[in-house]
Amino acid sequence: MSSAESHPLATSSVKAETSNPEVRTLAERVFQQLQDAIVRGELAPGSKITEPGLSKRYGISRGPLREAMRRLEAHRLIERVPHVGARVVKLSMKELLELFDVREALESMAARLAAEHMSREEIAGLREVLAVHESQSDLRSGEAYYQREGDLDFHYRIVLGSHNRMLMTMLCDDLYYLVRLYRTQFSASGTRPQRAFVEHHRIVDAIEAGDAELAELLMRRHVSASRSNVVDRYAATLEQDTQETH
Amino acid sequence: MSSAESHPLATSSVKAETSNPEVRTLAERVFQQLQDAIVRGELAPGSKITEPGLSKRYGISRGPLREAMRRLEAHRLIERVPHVGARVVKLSMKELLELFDVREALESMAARLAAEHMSREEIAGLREVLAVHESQSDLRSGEAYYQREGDLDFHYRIVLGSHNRMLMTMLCDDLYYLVRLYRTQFSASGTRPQRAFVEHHRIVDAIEAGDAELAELLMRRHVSASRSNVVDRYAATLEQDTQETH
DNA sequence: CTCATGGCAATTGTCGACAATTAAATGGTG
DNA sequence: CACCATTTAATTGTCGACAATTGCCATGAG
Repeated sequence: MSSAESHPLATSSVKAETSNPEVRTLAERVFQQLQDAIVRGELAPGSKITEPGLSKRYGISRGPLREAMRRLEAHRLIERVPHVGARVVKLSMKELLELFDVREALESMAARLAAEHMSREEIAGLREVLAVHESQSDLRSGEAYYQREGDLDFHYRIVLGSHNRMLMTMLCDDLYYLVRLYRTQFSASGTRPQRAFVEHHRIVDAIEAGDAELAELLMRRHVSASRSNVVDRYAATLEQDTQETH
Repeated sequence: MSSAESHPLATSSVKAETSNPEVRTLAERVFQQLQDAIVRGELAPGSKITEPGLSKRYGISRGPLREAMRRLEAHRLIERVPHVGARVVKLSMKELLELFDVREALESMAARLAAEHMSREEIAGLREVLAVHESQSDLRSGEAYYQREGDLDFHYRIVLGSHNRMLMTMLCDDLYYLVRLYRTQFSASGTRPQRAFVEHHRIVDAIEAGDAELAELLMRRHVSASRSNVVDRYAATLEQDTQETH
């Protein structure tokens, strides 16, 4: 379950996987479909989802559907109340900041372990991701979508480089979907790209040098800076709102 | 879901909750029962569990049972293979060390946040736990069970003190059950108690002083030392085994 | 007009039965 | 005797129906 090579996000290949024959069970398929629909924003955050509705929409019975929903609940993508119903999670600012704190803790650890365990090939692949990342940024500095997916791909590979399966599951299978959900929910277009590029490069340098402590520190700062950026933008939004109400 | 006040471990009250009327749904009940059975070792690690078997044993149909199993899978307490079956998770040494790395990352963050956010009452409660912890240690320094539960209770309260719900869920709802499972699986009797006591006190001191950085550092060392201790004991076990085979 | 109460519709929880897949048992063959 | 194919039993996956609980809405009393 949730093995390293089954991650659908690898190398920015994010698709629906609607009828992948490799996925054998109905519950598994509908789980992935729902996960994708939520992350893409097709199912609005906070909206209520009913079992008969989804059952009809996806053409399956409620049995496998409920299992899929239980998995979504465990991944924190929906919230359920017994005998009442389920609704798509809606990240508040508080929860978003909590998410950043957890990311800071886990990803800095991942960077440390990556510096200790990553192979030459993995590091080469990481540099390649950075190169693609930059070229895309040159071409379409305004288009944030690919950029952001590329950013997540970078973080993704470092987590894989930690060679810690538990870390991989927590970050790649759980948190990164929440991160993507946040990006659609807050329509957070990619910002501070140049600075992020530089930080990414520094982190790879540290990993390549095998400097675990430095890699950890840099990743910690990188995530922390990203968090600060979100806070600033949010504060600016609030200020703008108060001006509009005048 | 999984709110802070619903945690069954609070203040060392670890019981079965077999027929708690507050838990309304069958799936919920059997989930908790199974979780408890696995953590206590009643369901042996690595043993296969079949749906008809459990269905008969707990007197429920396979519907809710499967949902409970899906939740157990998400909590990493069982491993499932489609069309094949499920078995209780069996922690290898590698996975145990992975668990420690994740704990180090998350709990050090928790300590940092606890130093920033814990209230006076929470800190007082924390000191109380330490006092109980020590008195028990005086009385029965050999009996490791209560001691260990007390240790987990200490860590538990610090996580709650972080006031970060995501952290709480990850640590208290997921990882700590794995920690308890490991303790039964490896029959890890409490070790290095004195040193742990001192470390616990230092951490509380840092939290009370509001020194977030120090609290984080101390917690990180504390978990790291615990990890090293496990590694040493494991190495000793291996050495002993090789001697026995001569 | 407001609020309480009772019934009603819809949704969730649970169950037993059937279909599909897997792993083991059995028997045949080189 | 070993090896492979086929059958067979058991388990998992899926479905539709029934029971239980919830929230809504209408009706009526104050």
